[in-house]
Formats: sequence, structure tokens, C-alpha cells
Amino acid sequence: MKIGDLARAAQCTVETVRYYEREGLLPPPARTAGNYRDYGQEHAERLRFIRNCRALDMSHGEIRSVLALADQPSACCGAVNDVFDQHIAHVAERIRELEHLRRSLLTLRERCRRERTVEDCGILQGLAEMESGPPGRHTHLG
Amino acid sequence: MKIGDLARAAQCTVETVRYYEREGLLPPPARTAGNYRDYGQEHAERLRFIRNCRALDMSHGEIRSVLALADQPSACCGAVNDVFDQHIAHVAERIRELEHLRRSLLTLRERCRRERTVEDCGILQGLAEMESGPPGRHTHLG
DNA sequence: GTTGACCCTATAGTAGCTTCACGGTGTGCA
DNA sequence: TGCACACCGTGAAGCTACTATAGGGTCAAC
Repeated sequence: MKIGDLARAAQCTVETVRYYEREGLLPPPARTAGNYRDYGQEHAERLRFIRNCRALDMSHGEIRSVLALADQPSACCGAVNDVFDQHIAHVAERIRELEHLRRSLLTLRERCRRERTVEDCGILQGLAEMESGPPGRHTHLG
Repeated sequence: MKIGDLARAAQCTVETVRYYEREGLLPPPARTAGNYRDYGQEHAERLRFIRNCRALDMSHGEIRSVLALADQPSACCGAVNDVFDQHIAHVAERIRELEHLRRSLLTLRERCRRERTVEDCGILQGLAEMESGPPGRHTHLG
């Protein structure tokens, strides 16, 4: 299977596949005589697994942890559960942050219901007056 | 006012201030004989404005639009309202995405309530079986 | 004159890709 | 045989909004 076939199967781009190889998420495949990457079914499954993790917004670090564990069939899966619980907590926290943000934005938006001049715009006045403390840094979810 | 004073006033770092200057968000100030940046009150106000926008997770592009408009006092503020409405829509959409994500994660988490072996872990099985379509790309909100 | 706090520029790193430049490979058709 | 064209290869740069590091200069106090 060539890289284009693999990418199509996993609904991602060829560049992403090569990137995952560089990152060590996907093992380097055999090469053909013409130096083309030659993938098998196991690569397709692993890539699919990775893309599913990414669809859940897991970071490469989280995915690496999960993959490392998945490679030891008889190990205990507690660490997988831990990664998941932490990731769920990340998502929940980011939702809370964004809901707070949305309320702030709507409050500010209310200050200029119809068009006026820039001078009189309640939104711009609000942006000038606000007192936002030090930056609240958030998770890899943005 | 030296850069350190300005940064302290706006609760950000000196590096961030220099970065905003490079990005064209903050105009280059006068320089002292020793080549130190020399800021006035107008810089403090503009930086505060920028930091308030960032606290609302607006992108540099959005901030640039708003600043450009704020610099024309007698113009009509409709475009500011538009930037805000779009930004509020971004936030709302990201909240929806994350809530969907959280439900998926919780469903998957249910598949492995207690520790088992990796082979039998319902989460890992789920990650292998899922069918996530093409990547849903999201806003600058991450 | 020397310490220490502060400032300067330039460069690289972060996450997860995407895009680009430039060139090689393989297949189908005239 | 020659050519077009789709696909593959590498390496480097670009994206966002910073952060960090290296290597050096300025200034006030002691």
C-alpha cells in the first residue's frame, strides 16, 4: 500500500502521515525499490487509531501514552483510564472557560445594540475600560 | 516609561510587548539616548486595550480590525459589532464542539469502568473501532 | 569601579499540521 | 521510444501567540 492509499483510507493527508512518522507515532514502513513507503494492514490500523484519538482532541503526548500501553496486551489498562479521565477533565475545564467568555462577550455586545460612531460605541468603550488580570493559560485544547 | 513599567501596568511580559510591536499591534515608541523604548500614556492605553481583547480570546487579526476602526473616531462602528458577533459565534461553535466531544469521551470511558488487561480494555477497543471522518477543523479558539 | 537590575537584538522552540520548492518514479498512450 | 501526468521523495518554511535563550549594552547606586 502506498502512502496515498493509506492516507485515503484514514481520511487524512499524505503530509500528515509523513509527519506522524517523523513524530514517532507511526513506525517507518518498508520501502520499495523506488524508495516509496510500503504500508501493510497494521499501519492502516495504527493510523486509524491515531486519527480517532485526534478526533477526540487528544494531544500527541496523550496518544503516545495510549499507544505505548496498547502495545502491551497483557498489561493493566489503568493508565489508559487515567489518560482518559484527565483528558475529559481538560475538555470540561475548557468548556467552563469558554462559557465564561461567552457571557463576557454577550455583556459587552449589549453595550452597543445599534450602529453609532466609533466614539460612542459601547463595545470599544468597554474594551478600553475592562480590567483583565494576568493571562489565564489554558490546556492544549486552545 | 520604560518597557518593564509598561508591561507591569498591563500585566503582561516585556517579551509580549516587543512581540506586539513586531506584529504591528503596538506602534514603535520613541527611543532614549541609550536606545531604550520610551512609552507614553497612549501606549499604555493601547496595550491595555489589546490585552483586554486577548482576554476575550480574540485573534490578532480580529484585534487588528478593531484597532483600525477605533483609530477613526467619527466612523460608523458597525464593523466592530460585526467582528464581535462573529467572534461570539466562534466561541459558541467551539462550545458545541467540545460538548459533543465530552459526550463521546464519556461514552467511551463507560466501556471500561474498572481496570482490566489492555487486551480487554473497552476504551482501547473503542479507539480501534471508531470511524472518525475527515478532520473537523476548528477556529482559532483551539 | 563594580554590582545588579534592567534593556537591546536575534534566534529558536512550542503543537499539529500545511505549503512550497525541487526533483525522482511509474504507468499509459501515441 | 518518447512524453505526459499522477504520484512519490526530501527538506525547509509558514501558521498562532507567545516564550525562552544567548550574548551583549545601559544606568543608577554603593
